[in-house]
Amino acid sequence: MASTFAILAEPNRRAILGLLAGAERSVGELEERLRMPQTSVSKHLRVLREAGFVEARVDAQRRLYRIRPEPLMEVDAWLVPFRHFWEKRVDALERHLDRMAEAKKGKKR
Amino acid sequence: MASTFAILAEPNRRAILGLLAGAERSVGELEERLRMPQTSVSKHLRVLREAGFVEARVDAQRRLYRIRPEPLMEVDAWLVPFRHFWEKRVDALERHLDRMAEAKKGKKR
DNA sequence: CTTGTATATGCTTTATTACGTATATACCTC
DNA sequence: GAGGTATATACGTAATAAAGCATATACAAG
Repeated sequence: MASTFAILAEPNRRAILGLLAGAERSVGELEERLRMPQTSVSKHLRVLREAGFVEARVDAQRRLYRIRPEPLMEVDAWLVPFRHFWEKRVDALERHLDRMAEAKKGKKR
Repeated sequence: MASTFAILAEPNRRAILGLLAGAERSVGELEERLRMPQTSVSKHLRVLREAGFVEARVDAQRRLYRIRPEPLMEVDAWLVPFRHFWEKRVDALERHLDRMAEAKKGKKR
């Protein structure tokens, strides 16, 4: 039942996700870049996989892991009620971008 | 040395922050709304306070707690490298704006 | 200054979890 | 199929942290 946040509490797991943010990577690559034992990497990947943060695809003996965004989107959504504490003028920018997107739709017809 | 995420891993603490997102509240109010023992609320508040998530102001015997945004901003910042996984809309808009800028340059010549 | 109210802290127990070590599985090459 | 490479799992141990209960501090009201 470990929550999204409990899973992100582990620094090595965040490091793994950080590496996967840029590109799909094999267990061996993660092991090497993070300088941590392979069993440890595999165990963290299992936790991340079971919680939906990553998925693997098989390439011969290797497993190539990549990000699944859903749980991170949850975190993003959880932050919503707090954003007004720091996003004063970004709101204005977003409204501006939304207006432009609308204008684009209008012109297309 | 508990990280920002480790602190958010505790569900009761997230609940406290959720309540404080809307308004400043006393310990008693939190205790009542969350239906948890006062000592528990106080202990979680201590953790949140020491990590900079909240601050208290004194009102007679009561302490009124409120959000401090900094640690949550960190979380928001941590998400940045992952946002492109789900924020297609903004990406598409940006590409569109780039194309329009290019087209304009072309026409000018 | 005594009593009640509001909040904080200390101690003990229990549960969770990360890590190391050893081992298992799977696939590839010869 | 033997040996090597890549990854996963099982088990034991140690560290961490949440919860319960008791108690302490601080202010207020009479």
